[in-house]
Amino acid sequence: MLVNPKKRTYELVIEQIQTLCLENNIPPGGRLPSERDLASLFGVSRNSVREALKGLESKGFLEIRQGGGSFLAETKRDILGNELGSRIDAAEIQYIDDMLELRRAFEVEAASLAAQRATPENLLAIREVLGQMALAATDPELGVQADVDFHLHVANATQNQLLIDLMETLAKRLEENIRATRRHRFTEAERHQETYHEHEEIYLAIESGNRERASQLMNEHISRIRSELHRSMGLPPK
Amino acid sequence: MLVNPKKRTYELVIEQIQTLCLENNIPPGGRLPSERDLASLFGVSRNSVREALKGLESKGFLEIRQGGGSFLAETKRDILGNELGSRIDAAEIQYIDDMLELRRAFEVEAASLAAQRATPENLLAIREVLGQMALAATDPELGVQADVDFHLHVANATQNQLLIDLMETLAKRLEENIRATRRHRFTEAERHQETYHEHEEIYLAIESGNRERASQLMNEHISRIRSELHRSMGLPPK
DNA sequence: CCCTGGAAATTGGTCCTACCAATTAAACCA
DNA sequence: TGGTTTAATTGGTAGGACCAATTTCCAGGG
Repeated sequence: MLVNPKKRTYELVIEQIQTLCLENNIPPGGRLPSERDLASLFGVSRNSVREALKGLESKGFLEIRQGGGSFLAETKRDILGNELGSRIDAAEIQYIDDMLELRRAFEVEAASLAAQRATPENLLAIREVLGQMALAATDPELGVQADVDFHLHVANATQNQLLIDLMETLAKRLEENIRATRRHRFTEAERHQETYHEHEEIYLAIESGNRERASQLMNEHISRIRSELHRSMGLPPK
Repeated sequence: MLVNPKKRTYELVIEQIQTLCLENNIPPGGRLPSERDLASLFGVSRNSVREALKGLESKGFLEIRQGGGSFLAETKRDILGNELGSRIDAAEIQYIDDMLELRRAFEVEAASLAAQRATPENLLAIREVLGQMALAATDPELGVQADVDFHLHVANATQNQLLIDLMETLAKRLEENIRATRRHRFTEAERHQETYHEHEEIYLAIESGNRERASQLMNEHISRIRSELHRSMGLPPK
């Protein structure tokens, strides 16, 4: 079994709480079991449960009231990381589109900031990912991972801890989004080369410290993904 | 424990840790006393110390290594140059600054999308908030709430559920951020009028469906807050 | 003298139990 | 029936114990 021995208990508890919320279909504003119940349920100490709840609270996923209990945030149930979003039906297109808008919002700014502040280590990390991306022409899943890593490393290069944290929080959704859009992009083979080139251009802009070009290229990158998605779905471009 | 019953213990511990870092002049990357020492030093349980350290870690102020200890974060960028600012104060400013960058990222895009899609209901809600903002000249806290609500309603007007959820998730941090920046902005009275005018202009751009002007005004709004923050802190504008 | 390997001390991670404080639900009386 | 009091529930804090990772230090060998 492939386990990460470095994972802390409270991190495992966070995942179990997320699963619990989904399986029991706890609505926004709904109350979670008490800390003592969660502890005995998961077979961990109340300490670890409290650390997990504290972490979830700090991310705005739930609210803890002394004497009252822990309550899911009003609109946040969906963002608690559900895995079942891999299926793509017509209803999910809107979701993919929303995610692309969200990505445009902070990835464009991230590219700009990265061009300002990327360290040699940041640039090296991005270059390595580009290498993996080039090698991933035959392996779609490898390409998705490299794509995700590229955008995560760009976020890292901003040196903005909040933005980095947010990006990691959204990493699963980002991966999901990239996988979904790639399914539509890569019907033809040469799309691979184009996509690689887009990422390479963004990297070069960041490396040269040209923040305006970096943000513009990222903006066009997102726009291109979006228009291709719409075209392949027979939707009007927005 | 005999203390202020309003604040949680771990919050008090956070302040005491900050004070400790100042008095002992702990450098970036420097190590803090062990959890046990801090607990006995402050007269609290190790639990509370751990909660405090955990909170500081989540904000990026320090790093916790099992078996190693707790280490102050390395300053990622040159905020130094001002000897009056303490290390922790610098970290707080960094946090405020990071939040402003994050806000620029998706509030600018949100303003643009809002200009495209705002419904009459959305516009009405924003107008009402503007009214509250105008009345809040004498009540700082009321002004903060109205300011927060303004930006939340702009996000609502995007019709992008992911963006709306994200904004609500970040609402607490947004409120903290606005409160912190207003502390520096509103040393003079006429700042109130200017701030109101900025928000009003953004609203008018959204109402008229001018997405470019809306995003540009929002961008300038954030830039102005940021430059004023830096000026009041004696930092170089970026 | 260095350095290398491993034992011992240090330190964060987790668990347990107990009690305090705030909230909620139930019981009670008018 | 309605409001108040009481009890049960739940989160907050304390303190002790042990585990796991890291660091420190020292003896032994080069």
